[in-house]
Amino acid sequence: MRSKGLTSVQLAKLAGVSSATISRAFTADSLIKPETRARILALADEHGYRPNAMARSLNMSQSRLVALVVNTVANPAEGEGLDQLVHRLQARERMPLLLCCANHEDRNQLMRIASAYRVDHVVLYSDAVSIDDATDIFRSATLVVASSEPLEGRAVSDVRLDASAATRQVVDRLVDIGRRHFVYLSGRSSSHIDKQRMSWFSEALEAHSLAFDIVEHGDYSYDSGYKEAVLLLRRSRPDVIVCANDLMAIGVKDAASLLNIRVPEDLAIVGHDGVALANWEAHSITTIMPLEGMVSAALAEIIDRDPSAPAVQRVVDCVVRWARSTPELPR
Amino acid sequence: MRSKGLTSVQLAKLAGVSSATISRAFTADSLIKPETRARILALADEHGYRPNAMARSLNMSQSRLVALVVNTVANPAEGEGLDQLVHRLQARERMPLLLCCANHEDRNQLMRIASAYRVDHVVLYSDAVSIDDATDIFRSATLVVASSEPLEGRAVSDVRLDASAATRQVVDRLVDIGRRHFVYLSGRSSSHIDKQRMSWFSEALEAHSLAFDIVEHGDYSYDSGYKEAVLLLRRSRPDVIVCANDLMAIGVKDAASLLNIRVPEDLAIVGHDGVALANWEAHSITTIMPLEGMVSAALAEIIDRDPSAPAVQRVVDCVVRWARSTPELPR
DNA sequence: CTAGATATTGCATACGAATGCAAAATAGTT
DNA sequence: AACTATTTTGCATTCGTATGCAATATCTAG
Repeated sequence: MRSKGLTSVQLAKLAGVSSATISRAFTADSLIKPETRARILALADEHGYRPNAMARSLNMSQSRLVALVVNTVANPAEGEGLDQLVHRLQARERMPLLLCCANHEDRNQLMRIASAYRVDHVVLYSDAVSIDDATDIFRSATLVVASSEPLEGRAVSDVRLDASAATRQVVDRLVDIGRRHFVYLSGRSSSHIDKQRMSWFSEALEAHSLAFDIVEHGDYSYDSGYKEAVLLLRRSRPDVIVCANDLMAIGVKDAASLLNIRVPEDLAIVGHDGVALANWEAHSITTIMPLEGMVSAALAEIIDRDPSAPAVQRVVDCVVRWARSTPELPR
Repeated sequence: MRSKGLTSVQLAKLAGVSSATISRAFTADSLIKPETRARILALADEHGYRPNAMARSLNMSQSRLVALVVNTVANPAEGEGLDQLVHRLQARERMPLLLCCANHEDRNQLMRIASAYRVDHVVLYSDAVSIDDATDIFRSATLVVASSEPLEGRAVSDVRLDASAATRQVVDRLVDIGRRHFVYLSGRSSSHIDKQRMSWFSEALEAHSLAFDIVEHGDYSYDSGYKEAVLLLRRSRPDVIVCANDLMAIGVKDAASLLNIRVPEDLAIVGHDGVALANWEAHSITTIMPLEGMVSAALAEIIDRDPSAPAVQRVVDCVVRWARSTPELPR
């Protein structure tokens, strides 16, 4: 029959009460007789009634919508993190609006459309969007930044990765076992997180009075890792390649295998992000990553806070997930 | 300063017109003097005004929201398809609401929350949710099904895969070159798509008076493919393993390599879905898949139709993406 | 310059739910 | 029973935009 959705007034009529009472039945800690509420909720359930979130949002200026701004969900690095976050939001009865920026010529236009829905929060999970643009467009929403663009005093809540210790740990071990020729393969050198990762590595190298031999540029894709590595390994022989993400690291490993370069004996490979597939048998890439779910936990927690509370900045430390793309410690 | 978002009335005051005129400036083909519209749009842009989508939706009973019901976005099989679809929706100024069901104990509850936002369309991209439940919960929305649950006369728009021809093509070639011992590795045997895939394969085998030697059960994950294959290959020697998805196929390939079974010489492996990583150098899995983007194109097209138009059913034929996990044709 | 046709605009109301305030119902007290 | 204290409910308004209808402005032609 597809009844086009009851309204509170119609349900009120059925229940023999006023629409105000219906509303109160659906509002926690409101002044309503428990039996009345029970009766209404039962009736609502029977008729499939749910308060119209549009009307409710309009009235309360609170939508319970969260805009998730990501590059793409096709990529496991974003997908895995996003999935965690979505689950956490859903558990709190928040609805995620998904904005995929990657193949969209005008990201700001996309954000403008989303802002019309008066989202309560915006999670910037992408380096491809500027914090200032987002702040400007989502004026009335609370911005939570999980990209790596420097905050520079902006009063914005944010979750930031710190991989300096983890990176040092990796470099120390590799230098210990005699590696000296490091290459860094960047994803998009304009990206903040990429810059950070590179600079953490150079700092770690500097502690040993070393530096990168070479820096190559990929585009975060498996194919680019593969291609760049083939070119590079045909003309030189680094003993470590550090990649801006795991996908490129996997590409590098496959290229090495094509060229009969042994991993990790001749070449150690290190990735970033800790995507599940980096840990698959066939890949087994050592990677630098936040502890499982830490970022999304922090984000969800921030979103749960009182929106009027001052912005908070969290730092999530990265850990190393050792795998077979780097040599074991000699005993 | 974070002006909390202008309203049409406030902007009207600034522009020296009534709020009705503001509204008309933002409505295509409405009766308004072009210069007035231009003036208002400029002013709106200057002040960052956008019509409140909540109010608009409430008034028009049309939200331009589309609920995307998926299992998870962590998995490339879903992520890649979803990404395509999201881009197509965004290009049409539709906003996707993301519902991830996988780790959510009560999927229906999730859908109920989403339905409160009066989404215009629901795309069921997941086998984990029943069509009837979804129809029941999203009463006033148009359901578009991309799962494989049988429609059985339900008046619902739907995009359905047909892999029978592609599957026959694969089986014919493998039988031609002498393969006789086929194993099917299912993901979740209760899933409709899994059943279909298996039955397409048995039909293709029957044409040669063959049948599956064995059916094993995984859970769609790389690890389950790996584990099941190790167990299986230690006790028997099939020459073809067909997997319900690519991830398990990759796991199977890695297991084979662990056990020194040559792929494709001793064992051919076939996957399903056509995820990008199945085509990576290290994996190179032959896979049965819809033509790139076909499913999301069909979905987007359906969503674009007049909602009062009768439901349509589309069939998307699958193709084979040959790779190195199956032998070349002998010349 | 004016009547009539047409192009623009404003007014008033509707969409569905939340909530302050007042009215009604109930409980508690003497 | 009468009256107060308290709980529960209803009334009326509000949120911001869209739109039918009426009012006004602009244009055309005579």
